[in-house]
Amino acid sequence: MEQSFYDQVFELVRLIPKGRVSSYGAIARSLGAGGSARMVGYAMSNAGLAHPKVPAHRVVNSSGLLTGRFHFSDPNDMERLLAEEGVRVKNDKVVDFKKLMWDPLQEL
DNA sequence: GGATTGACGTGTC
DNA sequence: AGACACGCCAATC
Repeated sequence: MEQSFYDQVFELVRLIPKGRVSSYGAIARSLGAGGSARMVGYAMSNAGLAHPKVPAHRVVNSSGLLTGRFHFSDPNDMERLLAEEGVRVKNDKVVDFKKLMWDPLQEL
């Protein structure tokens, strides 16, 4: 079975190290999707239904804003999980996002 | 199979 | 600096 774009996104998101965050666009580019950043977020909708839990809370938009927190079981979970991993969230934004930005193309 | 959608990104006003 | 608009691209209806 050919894995859909979603599956590729799931795997890549799962590779995000703890205490680190990534952006939809970066993930999309890592998959060679380029401008399909929206698909990444779209895939995340299934992330909650994915078998192994996908750390979707580590994925934010290019601004480091927790855009998808409302899609979680509980919106507070997202920033809470991030805080647990050492990621400071201020006003729904990841602090020092640029420093915590984990780009597979760069890190790998 | 065309139309709609969507957890984005970048540019412009 | 904040708000608005358009573009991308794949999955779903």
